[in-house]
Amino acid sequence: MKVRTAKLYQAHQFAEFAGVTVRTLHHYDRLGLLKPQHRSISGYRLYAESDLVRQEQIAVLKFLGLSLSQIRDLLKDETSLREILRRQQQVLVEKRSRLDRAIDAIKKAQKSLGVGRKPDWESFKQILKEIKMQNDTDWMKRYYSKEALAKLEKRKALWSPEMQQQVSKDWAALFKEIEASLDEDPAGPKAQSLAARWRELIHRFTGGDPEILKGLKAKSADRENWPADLKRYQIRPEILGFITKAMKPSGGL
Amino acid sequence: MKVRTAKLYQAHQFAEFAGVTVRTLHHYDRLGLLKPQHRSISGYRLYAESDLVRQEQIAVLKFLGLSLSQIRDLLKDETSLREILRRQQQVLVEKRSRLDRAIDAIKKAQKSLGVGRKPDWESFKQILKEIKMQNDTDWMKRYYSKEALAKLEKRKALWSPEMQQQVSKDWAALFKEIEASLDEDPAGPKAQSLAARWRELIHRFTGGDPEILKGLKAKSADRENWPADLKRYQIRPEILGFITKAMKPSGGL
DNA sequence: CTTGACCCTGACGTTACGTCAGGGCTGATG
DNA sequence: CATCAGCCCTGACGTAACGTCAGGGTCAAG
Repeated sequence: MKVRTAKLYQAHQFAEFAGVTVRTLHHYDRLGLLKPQHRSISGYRLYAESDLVRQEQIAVLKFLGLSLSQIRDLLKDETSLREILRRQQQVLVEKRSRLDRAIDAIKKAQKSLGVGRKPDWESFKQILKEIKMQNDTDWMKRYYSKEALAKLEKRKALWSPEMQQQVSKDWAALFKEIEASLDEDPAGPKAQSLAARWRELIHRFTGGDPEILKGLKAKSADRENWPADLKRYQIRPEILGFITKAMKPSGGL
Repeated sequence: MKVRTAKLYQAHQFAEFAGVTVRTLHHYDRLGLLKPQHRSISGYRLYAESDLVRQEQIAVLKFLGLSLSQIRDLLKDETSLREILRRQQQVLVEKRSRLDRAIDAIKKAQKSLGVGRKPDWESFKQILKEIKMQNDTDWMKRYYSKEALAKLEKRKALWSPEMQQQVSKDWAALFKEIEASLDEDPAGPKAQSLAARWRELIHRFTGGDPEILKGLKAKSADRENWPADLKRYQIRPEILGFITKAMKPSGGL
């Protein structure tokens, strides 16, 4: 008869075992992440051993840097664990390399501060620039081949600020027009003309080089994994979908 | 006559140069971190070159992981830069080592997942335990000597869960009593009795070992730099102040 | 005069809880 | 039995650094 009367713990006891605060338990409860097995008549949360197991799983995943919503989804369906781990590892590795660079930057800044007395912002800026550059390059390497990178460097030298400005204006204009044409037939003449302009702009970037184009495609396809500071350049999904359809025949972006 | 009419930029232009969004400029403006040199009659923000310099300084410090409020303070008084850099470096190094451990944990988890099919939470927990342990140990090393750590290990083995529970209860009770006696004379009999109990509890932890006591003192003194998950054990400053005074004669905590 | 492309402020959303505030339940004690 | 300590509850606001509307001006061009 004692079988059904497994031990139950009040919030603060459970919290102590679990190494969290009572408030955290409230939080998880509200999120539906960890609901206590029982409630007393007066509404007290009563936790069982099984809750402790769950709590420990949560703790593990939190340690790995997953968000509570990710954890919730994951615990609903554990089959995705493998995939999630892979992705999370990538995320963490990137975070770490950002930290590495920041630490590196501080070291250099300290050195440049060691001799002079006043902070030399100009040189700090320079340090940052280099380190960020390295950052960008590292990241670009994921998509562009070595030759493509070299070619890009050369082309970059040819781009004046005015041209850059012009290009970004052209893109903006194109986006706007596409946006206004979203309900048209992607195979129709309007869409085709837009697609042509799109290709033209792409061509201006690649210089018609197939290596660079390949890298650009790889990079675009992996849009969701772009670093935070480039997220601002995301293209709205509707637009992307439309232009993709419109360019189908010739094999899109 | 052209001297005073330096170029002014509207929000979006400035934002583009600076590599931030307009909203970010709003934000910085409100925080008083970067107020544009001018406003047009109609209230438009107008940024000057000097604002760009400032913005770049902000960007550098942000890259180093400083918070906006830290940045604000720092830019007010640059003399503290050196110190801040040192501290920030520590912070980053610790963050990195946490990341290292998490990455390590994922790798191990993946391995243990590689053979079996279902996630083996039990072994994950084990992995975490080890890695956290390593964490704690790393961190403790800052304060405790090698010998002290060894002795602590031995003493730990003697602590039953019941004793732990008892100890934490005793501390809680003591805190509460001190709290209620905060307005008494730290040299008076009540305070002295409290101080005696305090010493007794400390003694129960150190086992009277001076090595361990030394480490404990070092650790307590550095309270502000404790890792996040132990912050819950912070002692309220009033209590700390009171007991410190009360124990003056015999040399504090 | 009407657009289109800017601008402004204000307010809510995000993440994982911490920190009250206001009010109930429970066991021990006088 | 009243009281008090020590729990418990829900609800609401605060945190960091902006993103994202919403509602409403401004300005130059056509």
